Amino acid sequence: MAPKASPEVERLHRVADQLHSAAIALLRTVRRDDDRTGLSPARLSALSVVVFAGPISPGDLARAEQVTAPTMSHIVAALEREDLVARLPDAEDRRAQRLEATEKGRQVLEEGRQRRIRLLADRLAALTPEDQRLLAEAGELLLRVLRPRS
Amino acid sequence: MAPKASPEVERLHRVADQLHSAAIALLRTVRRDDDRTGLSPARLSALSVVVFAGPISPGDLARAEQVTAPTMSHIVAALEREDLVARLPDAEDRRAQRLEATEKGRQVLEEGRQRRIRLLADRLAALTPEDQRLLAEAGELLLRVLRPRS
DNA sequence: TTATTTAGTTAGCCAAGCTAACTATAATGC
DNA sequence: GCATTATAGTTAGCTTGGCTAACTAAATAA
Repeated sequence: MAPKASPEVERLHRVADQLHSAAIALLRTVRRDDDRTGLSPARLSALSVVVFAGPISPGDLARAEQVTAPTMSHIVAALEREDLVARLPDAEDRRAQRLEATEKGRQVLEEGRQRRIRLLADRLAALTPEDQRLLAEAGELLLRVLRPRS
Repeated sequence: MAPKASPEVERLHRVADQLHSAAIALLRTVRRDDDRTGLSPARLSALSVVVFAGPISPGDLARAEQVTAPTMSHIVAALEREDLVARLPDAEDRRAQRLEATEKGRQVLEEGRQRRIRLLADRLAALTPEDQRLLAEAGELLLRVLRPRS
């Protein structure tokens, strides 16, 4: 049995637990119409990284998505086949590639993202302006503390 | 082209966008060691619903996980094979079943959950107590506004 | 009491995940 | 320079997760 944690640690864990549940609920809510993009969750997620973090190598993309290189290799092949991303040679390393979203890729992603945002915004509309401001602040804080090393 | 949205709607969409990104970043962070549960994401997620919302029927579980009944059927079969959930007959409907987590199922899930919570709490520890309180409040608000109809 | 609906499974397919093994290029060591 | 080792990416072959279609069995409605 682990030793009893300090009250501060316990409090922090309660906060973490609540945020964790909230994040799960949030993504469950927003992904409801994702199939209208015509893309599977894995492809949609990979495409969004290419759009927002690209140009990016297949290897870095695999690490970002927490999957192995072979898995990403066939997701990228599918995205390329559907003309959603393009492969460019790496100028300095002939083994490497750079992936960039095509115009179509950006468009498909953006439409899906807008649907998600709208679904979420509809729920947030039920809150008071102060509560909405509080959530805006919370989002900022979270991004700041999660982005760096993750 | 869609008509220009009102400033309030635009603000709400910005908040939604930020929360959406934060939720994605949060779950990317916490799931890093999930493989130590020995369960795939699909099974782990289904098990967590059984633990927290059980007893539950396979059909309701499929709806909660946003997958089809056949898909859930074989996830449940796997969870049962590994003695993580048990099937009980439904007293009032002999077609139906009720799924309950076993002691082992609860334990496996709880250990994984604790790992996730710790990963997140570690990040939150970098924030001031006021910011931590703000996040606690935000988590509460979000759960309140997302739980109902989703 | 027949017809329809509902709960769940089975079959058969493709995508998504893995490890192992491969090709090709880059970097290192001598 | 040349051999070794390391790195980027793919291919092969397997399991799991997702789907639709088709089925069985029980419940409900006509």
